[in-house]
Amino acid sequence: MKIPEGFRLDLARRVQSELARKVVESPLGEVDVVAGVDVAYAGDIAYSAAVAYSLKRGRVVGSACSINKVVFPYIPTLLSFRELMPMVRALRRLSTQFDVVMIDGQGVAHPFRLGIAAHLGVVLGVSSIGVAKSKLYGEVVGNKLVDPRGGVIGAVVKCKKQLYVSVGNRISLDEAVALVKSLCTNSTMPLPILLAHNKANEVKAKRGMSATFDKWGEADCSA
DNA sequence: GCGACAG
DNA sequence: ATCTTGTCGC
Ligand SMILES: [Mg+2]
Repeated sequence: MKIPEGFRLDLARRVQSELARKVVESPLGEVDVVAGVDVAYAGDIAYSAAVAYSLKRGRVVGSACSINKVVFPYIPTLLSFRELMPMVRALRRLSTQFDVVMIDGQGVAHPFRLGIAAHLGVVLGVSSIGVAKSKLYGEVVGNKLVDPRGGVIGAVVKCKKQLYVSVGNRISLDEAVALVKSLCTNSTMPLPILLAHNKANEVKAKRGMSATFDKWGEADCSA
């Protein structure tokens, strides 16, 4: 996958900077349903899945998926241009409502303060948390991620392995960290993301490389 | 120019 | 992320 012709990095940065101003970092309050989203790939096809997990009921209460054409390569700091649409489409197919969504990637711990979790949160107007397996930006100071330009932009959380947690949108860092810790599993990622990760791979395995895409590059995941 | 570099 | 089988350990 090559960078689309006409792509302007300066415009992309402008969009990121503008949307970053819309990020809200404040307490969310009580949380019941936590959604998780992730994407798997096979060639230039992206298989995304969203899973909703209820903390009160202690079980999965919903799930959905979407199949999309990949339209952008993986480039650090520009992950949204590759995975955001597949994630949004999987989430919109979730009939279940959720209080917050955990995403495999950075929240505001991004050079332009708009990692994919923050981007999705602002675009959909929902609460979101960024949970990454490795660091993209920031300096680790104790168990915090600090922006060289000033301010705390995330936290280092120890589940099975080290995780970098950052606010996506409409939640506090403390709440985000507490939520991730409460959902840590025997695997690297917290339960909602792990379930979404597995479902995305199941969809890829079951569907293989066959799909009919509409003019927006999406194919049926249910049929 | 060099080092860093989510998935 | 993906490419890839068996093998070691609980
Ligand atoms: Mg992922």
